[in-house]
Amino acid sequence: MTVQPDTETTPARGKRPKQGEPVVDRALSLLAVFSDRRRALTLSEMARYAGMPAPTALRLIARLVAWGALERLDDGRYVVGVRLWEVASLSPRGHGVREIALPYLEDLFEVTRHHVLLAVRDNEEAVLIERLSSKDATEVAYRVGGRAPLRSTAVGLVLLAGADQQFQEAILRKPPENEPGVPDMPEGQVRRTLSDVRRTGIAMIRRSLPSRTVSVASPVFDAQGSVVAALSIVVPDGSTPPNVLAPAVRATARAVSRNLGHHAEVSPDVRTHSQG
Amino acid sequence: MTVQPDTETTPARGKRPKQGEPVVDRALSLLAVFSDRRRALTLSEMARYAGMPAPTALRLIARLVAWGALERLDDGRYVVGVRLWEVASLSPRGHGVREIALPYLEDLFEVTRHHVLLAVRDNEEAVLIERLSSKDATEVAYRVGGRAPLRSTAVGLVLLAGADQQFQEAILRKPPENEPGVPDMPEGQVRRTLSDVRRTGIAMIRRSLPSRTVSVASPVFDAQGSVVAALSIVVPDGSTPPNVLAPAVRATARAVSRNLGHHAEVSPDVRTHSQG
DNA sequence: CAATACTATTCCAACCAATGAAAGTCGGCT
DNA sequence: AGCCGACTTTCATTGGTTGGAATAGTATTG
Repeated sequence: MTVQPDTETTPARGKRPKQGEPVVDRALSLLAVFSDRRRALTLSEMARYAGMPAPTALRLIARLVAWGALERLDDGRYVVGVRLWEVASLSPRGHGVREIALPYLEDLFEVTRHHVLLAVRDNEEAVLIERLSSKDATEVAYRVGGRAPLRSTAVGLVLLAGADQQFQEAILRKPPENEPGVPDMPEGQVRRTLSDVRRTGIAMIRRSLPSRTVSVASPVFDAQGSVVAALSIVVPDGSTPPNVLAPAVRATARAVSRNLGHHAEVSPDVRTHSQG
Repeated sequence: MTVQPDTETTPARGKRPKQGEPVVDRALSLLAVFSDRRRALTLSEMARYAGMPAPTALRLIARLVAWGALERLDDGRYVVGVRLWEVASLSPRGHGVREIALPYLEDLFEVTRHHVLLAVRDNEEAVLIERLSSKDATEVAYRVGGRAPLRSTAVGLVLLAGADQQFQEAILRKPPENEPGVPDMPEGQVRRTLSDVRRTGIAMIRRSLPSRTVSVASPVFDAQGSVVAALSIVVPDGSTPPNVLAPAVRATARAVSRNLGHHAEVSPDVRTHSQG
């Protein structure tokens, strides 16, 4: 044997090749490995996806489980825990708006019996906060907790139109992402559309791909007059005409806004008259 | 001057009195400071409630904000972020059951126009996963994301009745907590009630305090036959008689169970016959 | 307007919690 | 029995973490 027996002492313990990421970030990255498709994961899967050695993952996961951010199933796999959900339910832009909006969404849903959506903007995407759907009714669209592009969805356009100018420009500068099923608009048309949305309080999008549908969305304002959410209805193309839906959607959105403390002006583009 | 000038060197930097809590735990404790009443907090508030020095809190909060677990408002305060809500929406026992149950809850709500609740058990309490309420209708009860006691609520009794024997005993051994507005039952009566709940699939509770209401709850089973949630309806006392509500609640709960892959047996307490 | 009180942020040297290779354990499969 | 994969425990090393102190910013008060 060419192996050196050396001594009884452990050869090379604690020899970290090198690292350098805050522990908190690592812990959070362990939460981030979960997704719509990955709702229950084993230790080794989590370690692999999060890019860290199993022992490290185990140690961090143990803390997360102890707190309730994760739960362990009988088969040893981990899932997101109720405790995390509980804290998350305090998110003003998550459950916050939802809580206030829900009764109004229900009314709209009950009358129309079509998908009713509520979304907020997170960075460059829309996040679906709520979706009411009759169990029998129409096709699927987006999942609650899921994300949707800003430029090619009705809620996205409403949120984009309500964002600050600087952000809008940044988005518009980016090349379109060619969302399948939605005709992508050239930049100029997007600008005109956003302007229309601001003026009319309504965005409309036709998509063909998951199925032929029409979405009509309207902005929800907070007390400061900022657009905090977008409310929309999704109907099969050809069922109810959009111009019939628009007033209902707009009225519902305004009702929610009012409950958020927003005092609607006569119309945003009429204010300039008062300057004369 | 009795003060020792000593040298120019910094006197006593980095002199930690001592500590010893995992960083992850500290970060999580910063999430835990949020509550129904505290949805937006300043740095110093968070540091105070979490019991740590401001610089430490700031450093950890910075990581949480970077990831999206927290968001910073214009006024400098922090709130729970949408990203956290997004991950939490993957919680099987949180949004998971909710997603499946919602259409059925809506049906029940639409027919009755009374509060419809969905709850799961987390440790020794019930956590409210969903609540449908008409905006005009009745008084408030519990908040979505909030907690309710097991022994003195209808959903709680259902969840307790469906828990494993060992856990039930542990709860029963504890002295009752004297929930105001609910007549507290002696241990024997609780046992009988739990037995009844298992047999009939219905729990019923009258409370007087937030207002005079009757709650009727029924268990939701998963594919393995475990009770994973409780579904209930809350009506003003004296409106609809409970025995009229029970079938509707039970039917809704069974519909949800079926969608979770549960194959209902004829009746749990009849199975013994097949042994003959 | 200075003084006071508070919160937020930056700095940094000491140090302890975090680290991960290695080894041990468990369970399944051949 | 032997192999393989996932999970868990151990432990010497060390770099990320720590919090007092200093600084900057903000609101309140005399």
